[in-house]
Amino acid sequence: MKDYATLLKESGLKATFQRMNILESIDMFGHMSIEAIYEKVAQTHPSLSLATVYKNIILMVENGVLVEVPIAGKKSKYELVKEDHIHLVCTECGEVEDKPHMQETDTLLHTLTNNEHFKLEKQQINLYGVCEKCQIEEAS
Amino acid sequence: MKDYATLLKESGLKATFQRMNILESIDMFGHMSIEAIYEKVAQTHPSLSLATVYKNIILMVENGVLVEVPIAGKKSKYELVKEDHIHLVCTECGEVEDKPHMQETDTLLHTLTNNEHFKLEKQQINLYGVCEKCQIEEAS
DNA sequence: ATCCTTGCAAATGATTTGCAAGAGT
DNA sequence: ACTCTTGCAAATCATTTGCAAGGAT
Repeated sequence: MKDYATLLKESGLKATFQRMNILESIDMFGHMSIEAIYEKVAQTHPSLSLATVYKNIILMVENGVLVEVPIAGKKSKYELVKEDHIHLVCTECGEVEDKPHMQETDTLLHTLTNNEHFKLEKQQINLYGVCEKCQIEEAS
Repeated sequence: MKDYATLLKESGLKATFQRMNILESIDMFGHMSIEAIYEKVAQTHPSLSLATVYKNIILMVENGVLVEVPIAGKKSKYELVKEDHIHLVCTECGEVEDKPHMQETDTLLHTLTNNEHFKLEKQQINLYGVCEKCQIEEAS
């Protein structure tokens, strides 16, 4: 388990109980909406305010701790900053799964943007479809 | 210029003045937020209601005429359904530019999802960075 | 001790809804 | 004619803000 306190301090943020719990939840679930984070953390910290979650998510995105993952037709989810990867978004159950980014794709995208004189900062690849679990449930 | 009336009817929707104007605006600008669509169309159709724009965007997304393009840190934009392509999203000016999708990338993504037993329906690749125009403005 | 963060409640902003009148087929 | 769509206003939902009290360094 990662040391969220250190992560926060290195990013210039105080290590509050609320923030560490938010990070722990996101780390555990991979990707979470703001509401889901609130509900999860409030279980162990009932006085938590939804406004605090909003403030902290915004702050942690600004400080490079979290990344927003916008999803068509749904509210954004948030994940910890990590290596580039691909999102498999299930249109049935809403789950998001990470897949390692392929070297070839990465190279192609960099070549493309260089040719466009576009200063590439961040890439987000979302693949929408039906996950294995939901396919099996549909078939039955 | 495309025949928006036919496009709508083929998609099972009535060809109202409002809908055709919305499609024309989006086609002209490439990608637009709901507010921007409203402001643009209201110029030539001042009685237009924002609620009508909302209702129609939702309907046209459901009926496969439009696609939602969710963007990190901003509100979603909408575009006409077209071939798969890549979005270059400028983090300075907010403009979105389309780039043709590369065959190699497409093949890689299909292979990846097949291996995962993921039934791929739609792909969205967003590259965030600074467009050429904004780089030039920054330098000066 | 100082400054930042929290929780609350209120304010704002975005989106959705119900319904009577109007438009499309 | 019939049904779907529009525009309006109200309702709902999501997000942001101000501020006094509490917490982190």
